[in-house]
Amino acid sequence: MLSAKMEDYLKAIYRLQRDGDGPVTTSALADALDVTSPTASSMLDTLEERGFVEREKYQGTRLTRDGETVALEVIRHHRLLETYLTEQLGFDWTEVHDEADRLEHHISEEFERRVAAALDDPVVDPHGDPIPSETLEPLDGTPGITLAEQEPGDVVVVERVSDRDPEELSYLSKQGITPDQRVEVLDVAPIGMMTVRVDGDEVSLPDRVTEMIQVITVEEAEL
Amino acid sequence: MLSAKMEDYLKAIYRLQRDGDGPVTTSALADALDVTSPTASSMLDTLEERGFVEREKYQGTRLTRDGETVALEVIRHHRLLETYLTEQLGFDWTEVHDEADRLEHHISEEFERRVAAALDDPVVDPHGDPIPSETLEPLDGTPGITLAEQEPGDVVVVERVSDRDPEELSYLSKQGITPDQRVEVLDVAPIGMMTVRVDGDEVSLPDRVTEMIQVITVEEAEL
DNA sequence: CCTTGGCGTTAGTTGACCCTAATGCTGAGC
DNA sequence: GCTCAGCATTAGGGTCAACTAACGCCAAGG
Repeated sequence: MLSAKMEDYLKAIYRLQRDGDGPVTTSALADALDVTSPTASSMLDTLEERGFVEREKYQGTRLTRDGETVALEVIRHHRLLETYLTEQLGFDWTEVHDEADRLEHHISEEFERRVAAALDDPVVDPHGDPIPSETLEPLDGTPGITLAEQEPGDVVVVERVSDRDPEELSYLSKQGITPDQRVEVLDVAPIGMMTVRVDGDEVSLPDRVTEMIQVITVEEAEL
Repeated sequence: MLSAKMEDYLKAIYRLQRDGDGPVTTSALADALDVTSPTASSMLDTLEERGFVEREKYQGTRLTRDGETVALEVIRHHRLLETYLTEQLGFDWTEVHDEADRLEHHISEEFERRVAAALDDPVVDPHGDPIPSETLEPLDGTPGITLAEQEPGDVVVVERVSDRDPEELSYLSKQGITPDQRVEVLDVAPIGMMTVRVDGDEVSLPDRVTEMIQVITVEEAEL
């Protein structure tokens, strides 16, 4: 009734809507899914017909409530799978993304329930991303504070690490930057680079990366 | 590179080749996959081009070695998944077939290895069907002895129960007819019906069903 | 206010997988 | 050895999800 491709489109629209603000442009969506704009445009026609998105010509696309529910269902599958693969099958949490991306479209409700039960109904996945509830309530959309916004002297705890780029994810993991890790900001260079102390070691990170790390402040620097 | 559909065709050809003997007819394949003969015929053209099957016009189709290897890979995935779902996720072994049928096409080699390891490299699935090895050696093709061939007084142990029809499977499971179960043949009626004792209870089964149950003889009736 | 570059959409094509209708082969019985 | 039923194949067409090429909208700068 709803193809794997359509689910991918709805999931991508959901993410883009959260990240940027306002309606999602066709080209941004096409980029995210690695298809051409006409392809995305025509799929959006179909999704609109079926009531999953609303569009205004030349202005952009927004999910309807139904579309959001489908996206949340797929994201729930994805994050439960990532958690399961990591915790029960011994995968490294930096490599589960692709596997989950394929399987998320093919598991039954029964499978979802049993996996959730085996994990004791987790509320976050191994990256620190929240797992939508079984009832698919909308997730809190507030953006959260990133490491990029911190000043020297601030001490924070890592809450989430974005799972967009597996390369970066793996690198950060090797540097010890994982959910629940304590991080102290040492220096912020004017060239878009930050130096932090993690687990005794000093690590330098570019803005592109620190923006992907969501944190909770533990101590503010004294002014 | 090889679509889920193509894998389904190769798996079905493999089964039909094992069950019947000689090359597989287009209509038998079409029946098994619930498509029309022309659809099957044209897919067979494609599979022949790619070297997975050999055909002789109007005579039938046989798997090549490559085709057999693909079929065994898919069957390995299927049976590992059935075993895993049953043993680690608490599914009933009568209901895992459909889930495995979808997931078998979408798991990675890494996933396959980890599932096999988690199960301690099993050699049979919960139905008693053999699981192809990681190296995908051809399986022993000898048909095995079925419950249908037994005489009153024979005592056997159930080795495999075919997983074709989930309804029958569930019924048999409820009657206690599962792998490793001891079964005593009480009576064979001329109307294609057999009565057996299982776990103290008497159960009557039609030929259609007893032919699906493979057994190992424990005691022969005295003549 | 008009042009132009960038983005969005429309039109037309392709490949995978399905269908129905029409045609071709083959073997069993007369 | 011919006919005909039954199965296989060919022909033609539909849908889905992708593409390229062509065209339409719109806002920013001259």
